[in-house]
Amino acid sequence: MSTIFGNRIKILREEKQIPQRQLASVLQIDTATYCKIEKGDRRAKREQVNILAELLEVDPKELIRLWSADKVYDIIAGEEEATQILNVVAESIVEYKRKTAKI
Amino acid sequence: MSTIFGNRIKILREEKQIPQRQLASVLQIDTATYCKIEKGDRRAKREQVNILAELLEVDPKELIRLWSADKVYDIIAGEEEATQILNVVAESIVEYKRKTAKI
DNA sequence: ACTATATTTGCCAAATAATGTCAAGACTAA
DNA sequence: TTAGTCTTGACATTATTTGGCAAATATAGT
Repeated sequence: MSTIFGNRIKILREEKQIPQRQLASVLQIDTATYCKIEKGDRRAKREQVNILAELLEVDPKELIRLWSADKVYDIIAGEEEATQILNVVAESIVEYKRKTAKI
Repeated sequence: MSTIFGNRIKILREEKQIPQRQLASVLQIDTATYCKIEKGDRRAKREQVNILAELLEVDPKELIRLWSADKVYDIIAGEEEATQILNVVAESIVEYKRKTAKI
């Protein structure tokens, strides 16, 4: 699994010198589970991302962005045309915005 | 759910004037299930996409691209920063390619 | 309107994937 | 070594996804 998110929170946590145990406690999960989140073996739940952002004192948007990126990356990583897939999605988003903007 | 893929195969199917029943039969699924795939209520399995490409006589890469795009779209559609998320992923892909190219 | 065919929808069961815990092992630092 | 932290694997639990059946709703053709 992709570790864009895990790597980031690990760095933030180490900068603040907080043990995994402590973050896991606030998230109400086992340290093993927290460890796996950093390692990319388990995915944090969306709400957990917000809690982590608060604990690590960073913009929750940043972490949500990285957390989402992991999910997207895992989907397309195995495909030949990964970049083109992103283009299709980007176009769909533009299309969607164009339509809703008319309202 | 997103319907980028479903809309495309529906158009291709109608162009060829094939009933859902017939494609469903080859895919060995219920017509109801096939219907849901076109409507975006169910996701086709990867292998089914290849079979559909053959039946509809299009490049399987095209369909895989759209099918993957649906999955990605569903992940980021709800997020504010959808476009930025794609950028993070795109960078990761570039990064990955850069590393592997050195080998 | 009647019939036949095609498509769609809702609900349930089965299959699959994800999330979490426990227990044990590995790594550091004192 | 000891204490604390981190990591891993096997397993249980839970959530999500997928497929079928039956019924409802189009869509044509007569």
